[in-house]
Amino acid sequence: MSTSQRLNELYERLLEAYGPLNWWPGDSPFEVMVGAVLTQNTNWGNVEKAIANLKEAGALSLAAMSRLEPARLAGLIRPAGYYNLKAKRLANLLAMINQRYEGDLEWLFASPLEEMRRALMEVKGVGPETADSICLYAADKPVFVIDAYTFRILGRHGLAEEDMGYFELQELFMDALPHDPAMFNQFHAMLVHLGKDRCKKSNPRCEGCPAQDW
DNA sequence: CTCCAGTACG
DNA sequence: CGTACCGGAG
Repeated sequence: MSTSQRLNELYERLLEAYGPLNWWPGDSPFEVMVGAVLTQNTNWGNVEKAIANLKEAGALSLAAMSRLEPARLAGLIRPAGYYNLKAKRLANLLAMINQRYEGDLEWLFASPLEEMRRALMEVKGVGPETADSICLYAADKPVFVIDAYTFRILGRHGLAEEDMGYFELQELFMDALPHDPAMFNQFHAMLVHLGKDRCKKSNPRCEGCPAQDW
């Protein structure tokens, strides 16, 4: 079976097992974008606490967050860990949008995928996964997000080599699947769910896994 | 490869 | 207690 066929089969299996997941949690595109930075190497539960703090402080908008003192922002996002680093990364991101897009999120999100992606990647602290997460989940653009779960799951099933990079793995998916944001969203969401639920780093639960014998 | 750094869970 | 967490930069 070809790689493309295998990926499509995995999608069908996961959809059968999990159904529609309706990702990414967030009340607004701005909140989704902020969440993408805060969740870098961090448990989502901790990110939710940080976002709750930002909401309470009325800081969950581009204009409001841009006006915060760095130390104040860091204090609010403390529960997400790496708070000094992430406060700086958020500030870098907001500065880019304020400068290049005149503080207009709609403008950034309405620009073509490749342009938006490049603009995000130029921000210090925004790498490929964070940029793609923002493009897909905040701006609804057709790009497949690769993460540690995807590497682990595909590695364990012989579809990803040890030395494979982010873009190589992304190509695998983008070449095999229709470029549909809703489908990419659902697929990645299910991979994350599978990674948490079954394909854990240690003690994976393979019995009864939707991807068993895949 | 190391640092960043708080939280939850076994 | 150790491990892991929807990574990225130096």
